[in-house]
Amino acid sequence: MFMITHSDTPAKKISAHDRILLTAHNLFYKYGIRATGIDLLIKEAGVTKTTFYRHFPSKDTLIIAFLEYRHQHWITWFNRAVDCPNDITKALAEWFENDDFRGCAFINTVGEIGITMLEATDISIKHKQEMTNIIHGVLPETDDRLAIAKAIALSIDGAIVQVQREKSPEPALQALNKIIESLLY
Amino acid sequence: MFMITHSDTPAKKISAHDRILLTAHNLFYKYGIRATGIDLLIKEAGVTKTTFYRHFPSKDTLIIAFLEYRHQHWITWFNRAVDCPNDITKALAEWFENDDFRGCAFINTVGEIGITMLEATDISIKHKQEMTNIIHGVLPETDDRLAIAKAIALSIDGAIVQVQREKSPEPALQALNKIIESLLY
DNA sequence: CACAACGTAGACAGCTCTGTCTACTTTGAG
DNA sequence: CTCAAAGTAGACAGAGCTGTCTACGTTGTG
Repeated sequence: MFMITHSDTPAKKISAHDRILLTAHNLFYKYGIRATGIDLLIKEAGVTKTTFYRHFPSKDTLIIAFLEYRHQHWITWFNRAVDCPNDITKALAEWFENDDFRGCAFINTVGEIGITMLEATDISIKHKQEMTNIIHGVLPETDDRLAIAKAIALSIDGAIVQVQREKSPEPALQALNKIIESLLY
Repeated sequence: MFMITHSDTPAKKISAHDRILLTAHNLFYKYGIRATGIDLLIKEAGVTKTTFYRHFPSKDTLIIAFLEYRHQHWITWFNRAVDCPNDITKALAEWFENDDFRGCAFINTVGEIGITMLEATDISIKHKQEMTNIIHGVLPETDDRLAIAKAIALSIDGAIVQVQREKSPEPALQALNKIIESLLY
């Protein structure tokens, strides 16, 4: 299950730092980075500007923290969800059907600010590399195992952006399944 | 060859309308839509604000015009470049190697403003549909011809975003080739 | 020639953006 | 208890954003 539920009645236990990070995650992921202003962000997180800038000296710092957090969260989930090749589309189907699904945070971020914030691109490359590693780990041990893992990873990116456009996950999942089966058998 | 060369010494023949549109295309595609302000745009296009708003009553109008223009331009190029399945990666290789390559304008736009500007998503869906049609038209007439076309289209999206991240086109092209060959043979 | 369309030039309004600053309060650990 | 860290509250600066407005000049076509 793929949820980040900083509920709107935030448990007091959550520190200001974490409330900022979770709120940033939700807003950046949903609306984009440039579209999310600091004023809205702190209002939603329930902190003041002083507190915000104490924890994150600039918006860029927060963007990096957002990406690192998302990376860790997503990879942990994917790693747990995938144990064999068949799990790949199953796991993705679960993700795609989530109401909050808005594509891949890394693809979106590279598209939005990749040219002005090179570090964002670096994190995205790392993220996809780790995703590829996980896929590689569950493939049968053939000669072209690595090439197949890379091809599947590439197709997953394609499926993600297609579902993001068209909302309905089924066509993309069918196409992805066809590709994976063609590659494996 | 995939170039849009509104040169910096714009031939006087080009109308203000077209200079605005070409400049918008270059800036939107390179830096993103929200990152591109009207003041910079009109300066680069060499027109005044009055002229700009006479031709495009709002920035949103210009965004739509940009997407329609890009769509027409890209599809025309792709249609001419692709005559058989082998042409697909050849054509894409040519595009990816272009210095101005910054991914797919439609993927980027959906990621950036898809949730706030539904018309942008509509145009993007139409764009990918037409790309899929072209692919479909050059495939051998098998039973699963349409499914293969859709799978290739999905993989192309994956290749585009990968090259956008990693700059070097070769790995994505290799993966794409492997997928296409697995699907066809 | 007349007139509409197209163009230049630039001030301005109203808003939002990131980031800084002052002044005061709460809280937790040594 | 003490003191530093973390918090509240909100004004403010300086910039950029989209879009409007007035006033005037050019040009091509019926």
